[in-house]
Amino acid sequence: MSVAVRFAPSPTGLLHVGNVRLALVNWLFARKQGGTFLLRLDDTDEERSRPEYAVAIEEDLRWLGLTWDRFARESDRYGRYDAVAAELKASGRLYPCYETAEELSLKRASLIGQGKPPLYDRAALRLSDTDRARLEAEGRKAHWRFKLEHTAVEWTDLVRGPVHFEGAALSDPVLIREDGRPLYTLTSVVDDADLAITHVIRGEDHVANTAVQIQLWQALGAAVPTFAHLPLLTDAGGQGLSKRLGSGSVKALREDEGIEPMALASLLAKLGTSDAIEPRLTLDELVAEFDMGKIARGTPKFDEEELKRINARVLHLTPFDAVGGRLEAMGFHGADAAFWDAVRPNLETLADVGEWWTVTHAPVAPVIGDAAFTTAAAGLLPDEPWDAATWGAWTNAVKQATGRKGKELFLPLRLALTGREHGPELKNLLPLIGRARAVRRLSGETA
RNA sequence: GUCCCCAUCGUCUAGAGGCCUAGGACACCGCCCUUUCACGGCGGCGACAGGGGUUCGAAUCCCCUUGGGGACGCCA
Repeated sequence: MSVAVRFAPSPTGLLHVGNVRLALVNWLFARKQGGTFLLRLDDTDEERSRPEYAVAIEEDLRWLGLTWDRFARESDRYGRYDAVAAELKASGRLYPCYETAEELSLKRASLIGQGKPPLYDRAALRLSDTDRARLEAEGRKAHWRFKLEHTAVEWTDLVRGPVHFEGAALSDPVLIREDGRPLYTLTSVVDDADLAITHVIRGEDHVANTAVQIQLWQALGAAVPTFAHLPLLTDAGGQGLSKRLGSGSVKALREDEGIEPMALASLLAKLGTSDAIEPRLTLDELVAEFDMGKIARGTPKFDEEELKRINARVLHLTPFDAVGGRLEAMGFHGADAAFWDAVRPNLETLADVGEWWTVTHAPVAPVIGDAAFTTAAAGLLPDEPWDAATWGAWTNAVKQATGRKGKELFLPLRLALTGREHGPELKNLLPLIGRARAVRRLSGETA
């Protein structure tokens, strides 16, 4: 049986790094195993699901390069869930309940107050036919719960090892709402079964769900998949990531922070594993290095500063061929390998290219400390053509003529030539600036 | 409140009873390279949460404490 995994976000918000890490791990696992990756939109929460979030999720995944082999949308499959619910009712595993949300919440509060776990008491199971008829006559609509078997549920988790749950410690889950719509516990299992998902890789917030859902798979007569529950990420302060809104979104990292897709993928593929967190330029490398067994059980911290550092290193390693098209699209017409190789060691984000493009291709106001010195230096500039050796020859001549050396020699030249204290190596930048601009800047002109 | 998981350098982790005076990566610090900065190379600093056991011997096994994360929804 070939491996099939799925990433099943609900389009109720933007993807954050925790979500996308699960998407990545599923994708890497599928590629490593030669299996398929399904993108499934779990959009049965009609109140909170939004089409624009579905679009945003697809954009985020494409940006990362996590292409999907199959696609499904739960809201297309209501008929199928109804049919399964009917089967479950017929077999007696689904039973009608009439408590209101308020009543249930009171029951829960009361149980917790008594120091007991807030399990559903199955009161509805004791309703007689006349009780139900009376409730229906009052206008009450039933919601339906799945009757769990009070036996042990066990599975071998790819991350957590052997897991054991007592059925009696779990609440019978509501599968069908009062308005007739199916809930996650049902839809997810039906889809995983129908779409032949072999490995369910999700966050550890789902471990208890897995225990009840295994009984559902069994009740449906479907093959129970293999599970892997990954620890959830926390932020740098140790707080759960899912509680954060906005700033942690992948969209914000991409659009506002200038994060490269491979920087994010490199960090998320390695964080919480025994591998060193190092930049990788292709997903193929991450696939080759991927191993579920390397994922540790502790909750790792996601630090945006660390992401930024990796982002810089990814840029430093990126060859011109991989960015030429993007530079062109960003408006840096004519940016070539010489330019890219000169500036990339100084980039933190790709947008930083703009600063050095200005230095080499647009007017810059020079910073002149000692005009006599820079004017003298200008007079020693050799004729073009210039290459990487020009800088050395020229500064040597300036050194001979003025007696200056070290910082005294180089900093004034950098300030005059670029208008700033720091920047890429001048031996690479000088030929890009060109003689005409260099002469004028050394003379104090904005050029 | 109940249940589950986790606990090693600042961070991510290796470690499955003697191989550990605890290894690696990132960060940090220093040196080198570049006759500035950054990039790069080399080196250094730096941890077994606490307390009880078990054992000839414990980071490794057991118990307790403490700390952290998660679950307990007519959300997913």
